[in-house]
Order: sequence, then structure tokens, then C-alpha cells
Amino acid sequence: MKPTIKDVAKKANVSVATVSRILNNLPGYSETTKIKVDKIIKELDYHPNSIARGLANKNIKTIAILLPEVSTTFFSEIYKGMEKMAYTQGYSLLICSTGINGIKTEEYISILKQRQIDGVIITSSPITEKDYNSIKTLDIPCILIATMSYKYQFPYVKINDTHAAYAATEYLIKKGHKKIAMISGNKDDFISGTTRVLGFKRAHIDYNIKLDESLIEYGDFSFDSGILAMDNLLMTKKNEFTAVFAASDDMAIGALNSAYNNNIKIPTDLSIIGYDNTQLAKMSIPPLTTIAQPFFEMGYKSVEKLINMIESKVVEESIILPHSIIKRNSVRNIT
Amino acid sequence: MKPTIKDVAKKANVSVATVSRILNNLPGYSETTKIKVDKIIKELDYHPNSIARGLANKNIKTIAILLPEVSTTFFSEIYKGMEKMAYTQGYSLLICSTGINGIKTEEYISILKQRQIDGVIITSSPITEKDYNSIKTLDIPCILIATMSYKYQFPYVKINDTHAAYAATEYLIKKGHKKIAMISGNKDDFISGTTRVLGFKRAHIDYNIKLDESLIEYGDFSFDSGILAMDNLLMTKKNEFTAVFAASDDMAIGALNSAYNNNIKIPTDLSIIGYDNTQLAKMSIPPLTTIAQPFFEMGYKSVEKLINMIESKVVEESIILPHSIIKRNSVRNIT
DNA sequence: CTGAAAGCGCTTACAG
DNA sequence: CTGAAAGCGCTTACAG
Repeated sequence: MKPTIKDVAKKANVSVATVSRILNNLPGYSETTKIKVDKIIKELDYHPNSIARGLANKNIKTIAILLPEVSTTFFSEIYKGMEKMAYTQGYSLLICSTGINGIKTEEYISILKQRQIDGVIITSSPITEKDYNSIKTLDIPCILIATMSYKYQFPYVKINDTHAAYAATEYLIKKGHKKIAMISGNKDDFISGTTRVLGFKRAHIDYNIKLDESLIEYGDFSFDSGILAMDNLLMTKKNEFTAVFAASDDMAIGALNSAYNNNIKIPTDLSIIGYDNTQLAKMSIPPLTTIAQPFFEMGYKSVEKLINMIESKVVEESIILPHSIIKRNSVRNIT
Repeated sequence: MKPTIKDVAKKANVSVATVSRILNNLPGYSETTKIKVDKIIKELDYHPNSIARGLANKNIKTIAILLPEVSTTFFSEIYKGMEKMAYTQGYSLLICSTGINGIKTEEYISILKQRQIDGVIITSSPITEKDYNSIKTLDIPCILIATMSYKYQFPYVKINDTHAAYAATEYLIKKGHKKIAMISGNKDDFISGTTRVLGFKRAHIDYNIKLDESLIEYGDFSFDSGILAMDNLLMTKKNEFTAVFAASDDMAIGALNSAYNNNIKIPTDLSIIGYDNTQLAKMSIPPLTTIAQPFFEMGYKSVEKLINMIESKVVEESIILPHSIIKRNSVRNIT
């Protein structure tokens, strides 16, 4: 049998209350008894049962991560950041992949209720009204990461999509490109879709470049949709653009493949800039120039904030993290 | 306040014992009372507190996943399989990234003890004696996935590495290749390193092909090491091989990059076959022909087995899953 | 078929 | 500085 607090109390000739105080660094014991008790704890290899603790003080120190798909290429970096923070604070993470369109969301919410989760982080998926209502019934702090909502005021941590898209476009312009295509994400995604198109357009305006709306293709952020979009562009507008801004690395790499199949050399014939800086970006041929989202930091900060909200019941404000541009070899100067 | 079992008992005019029986499908209640109680449960939106349950029956239904790095390219598929099975069985998964060389292993083991974990799955990292000892003190079922140990008898689920490497080499041979290089994983890794070299060699013998040992390079499964290995090969043995077998997709893609930089066309000048069939394989240029490990199934089966071990205290035997070969465009026929 | 009560391993007023 | 005891929300013999 694993030793319990009773066992160490008995062996140390003190009450369980005293042992508990020592365990929790609460006032109320002499240095001598602490030394004695600590020794017994070591001897017995005693580990406080966090389940019992959770029952007693109604805080199981667990955070749920809701996301549509574990296999999105950028989640692992976000997760690393989350884990690092959670780990140092003694929190555990419970990953809930809610599936496309959140089909498993409600079921997971029910599990979270049973497990007495302390807080929840929602990753990268837009919040539907149904989601919102289920989350509200949880009645625990919630924070958004790489997404946000105008309708529902959850604090979020993300980069400024419009600004980042602007930066990507600006970079292309400064490299001498004047005819720029865009492969956007979903048209009806107001968080990562239209916002980036906006930045793309704004850069054109600010730099006095004529925008050709027909050069904007819409995908769904996926590799396959990137191929499709680039195929379209190449089929219908072949010589009308010298660069393309893809709103995700996955789509950028799809575009790379399409270009390859169409015998277009990157960056010689065409420049491509991506968005995300996932692990893939450095592995592609050629290595992808892209806008980096600080995934690790986003993960880290989001659980930091969430733990704050859990423990001090304070409502935290949102934070916008800086993006940056990673220069590799998929964009060239033209003159 | 969230409703408790007491609340529903009171409101339904029955004892908590009866409610508990209904909740757990235990014998001992009439259909009428069940209907009455179920109604109250709905009304109150009552969700049994699994923490309290865990305390009472010493089974918190949680499995720990130990792995070195969350961001390994193949983990997401394994995880999907694990989650699917865990989910249907009401288990939760706790991911513990123990870091390179398992530097955080011991700390995590201590956390697992506190959290009353029911079982543990170790992924893809070789087991050291220290690991083994810490895991033993946990005194709970343990299963290995994509790894194994001769010294310590944990059941495992994996493919047969030697056989799979043999298949890859054989495929190249049947395509007409007679001078084949290999980019192996770590030389001192007896699970995924030397075993695959063995399969590579065995295929040469069986097909009466002369093996050139100097055509075997050693990497560490990573993208960067793949680049390095291929650079070496190209520098020192340029015209002495027509195909290469890389013991991981990451290395194969590194090799692709190296070839590209050295102006070698794949598969025109050189054929490459990988190992793993990660998400990357279909995204590379050209798409990578590779040996597929059934990651999803490996994850799925491993938690299935583990739950069996947890709940019926039975020792399960290991299982070897079949590999397969995924033909894409990085290998060509030569004659 | 049903309920009273002890117990799971902790924490936390309360009293001294 | 220290301990007895109630309580967290369940489960499970035991008795009826």
C-alpha cells in the first residue's frame, strides 16, 4: 500500500494536521517537527495524493485545452509553451480534440465538468454560439489563443493578423514586386481569413500599388487547398503576378508543390512568402520565407494568464504578441 | 454551487446509495426510481464528480504518456489513435514530455505518483535503467510504443524494424537499383538504429547484391542529420549509388534538400525512400515514397491493451503491427 | 429494492 | 506550536 498522510503522522508522532501544514508551507509548526516530519516523508517515499487534495480544496490544478485537431502543424510549439508554464506551476493539461466543427465539443464539456477542470484554453477555432453556451455552463475561466471573438468577450493571446499580413505584403513590395497574388484562408473566417486579406490590401494602398482582386484565391489553410489555389492562379493568371503571399505555411507549401508540378521555379520565376513559421517552413524546397507567429510564447503566456485568472479570480486583459519575418529562400529581389 | 449526489438524492427522495447505484448501473433499484432519479439528474444538470469517485474507488481513469518531445512529427498520429480509444473508455491522457535524455523523467514520475495515474505508455524513447527503476516504483501497468526493451519486459506495440527496412531495400532492388546507400539512425540505438541496418543488409544478401559498407551513413533521425549525411554521401561517393534508403522521413527530407542544393534531381538522378510516412512525406518535393508505420493504430491498440491491463490486472503480450509501403514519386525504375 | 454509515486521503476552521 | 474533528463528494459492504 502506498503510504498516506496518516502513516507519516503516526510514524512522526504528530497529527495529520501538522503534516498537512508542513506539506503546504502553512504557518503552525516548529522547525524541529518539520525536520522530523520531512525525514519520515523521505523514508516512506510519501507523495501526497493530489486527488484527495483536489477533493478537499476544490482545485485539481488541471487545465483543459480545446482544439479541433492535434495534428495541426503549429500546435506542438504552442503546446510546448503551455506545458512549460503549466509544469512550473504544478498544473496538468488535458487535451481535448473536439474534431472538425467541434462535433465532440459538448461531450468533452461534460467530461470537463466531471473532472472538475479549473480553466480552459481554446485554440485556433472560431467560437460558435453553441460552444459559448456550453463553456459558460462550466463557469470557469477561459482564454483564447490564436483566435478571438467580437461577440463573446474572452481574453485572448494572439498576433495582429492584419498587421502581420501587411508586413508580409510590404516585404514583397520592398523586394520590388508589384503584381502580387494572395492565397487566403477561408472567406468567412473573420479571425484569420478576411483580416489577413485586409492587411494585404492595405499594404497595396499605402505603397501605391494597384491591387488586382482577381489575384486573391481562397483556400482553407490546408496543404491541399494551397495546391488547388496555386493551380488556379497558374492556370488563369500565369504571367500576371511575380509573387504570392499565402496565409499559412501549409498553403504556401502546397503552392510550392503546385509550382513544381507546373515547372515554375521558386524563387527564380516566382516568389512565395508564407505565414506561421511552422517546422515545415525550414524543410521545404526552397526553405520558406515566412511570417513567424511566436507559438511557444503564445502557449506560455496563455496558461500564465489563465492560472492568474483561476487563482486570483481577476479578469485578465488580452495581449497581442509581436510577429516577425523569417527570411529564407523563397522570395527574391526583382528590379 | 454545483449540485452533488446529495442534492439529487434529497430532491428525488431516495438515499445517495441508490443514486450511486443508478449512476453506476449496479443492481439494486426499481425501474420507477431510476426514472425518477434520471429526471432529477437532468433537471439539476448533475455531473458526478470524478475526483470524488477517484478517491473512493482508487481509479482516476487517467493514463500518462511519456515521450521525449511533443513535436516529433509522428506523435500527432499516434496521439489521435490513443485519444480515440481513451475517449471511448472514459479515460483521460496526461502528456509528459520528459525532454531529451529524459531529464524531466524523474520529476514527472513524482507528479504521476501524486496524481494517482492508472497506467503509463512510453513512446519511442529507449528505456534506461534509471527510467525503469522510477517506473517500477509507480507500481502500475506500463506499455511501450514504437520502442521495446530486451532487458526489461514491458509489453510493446510496434512494427518489425528489420523487416520494414528489408522491405524498403527490397523495393529499391526490385526497381533495378544495385548500388544503394543508407542513411541510418543512431548507431547505438538497438531499437530503431541497428535493426534497420540489419534489414538493409539482409535484403542485399537475399538478392545477391554486393553491399558497400561505406555507403552507410549514420544520422540521428532528424532533418538536419539527413542533410549532413546526404552531403557526405554526395561529396565522397557521388557516382557510386543510384538510390538511398533513409531510416526516417525527416532524414529523407533532409536528403532531398541536400540533393536539391547539390543540383541532383530526385528521382531522375537519384531515388530516395523514407521510413515513417509522417504528414511531411506527401508534402515534399517530390512527394516521398516511404515505409508507413500504422501510427494511429499503434496509439489505439496501445491504450486498448493498457486499459485491459489496468482493469483486469492481466499481463498482456506484445504485438507487432504490419508496415506497408507507400508509393509516391521519389523512387524511379532504372534498367 | 433501499438506506445508514464508514471510508477514500486530504484540508481547515476551531480550540487549546 | 499542536491536535481532534468535520467536511470535500463519492462508493460500498452491511443490514433490512
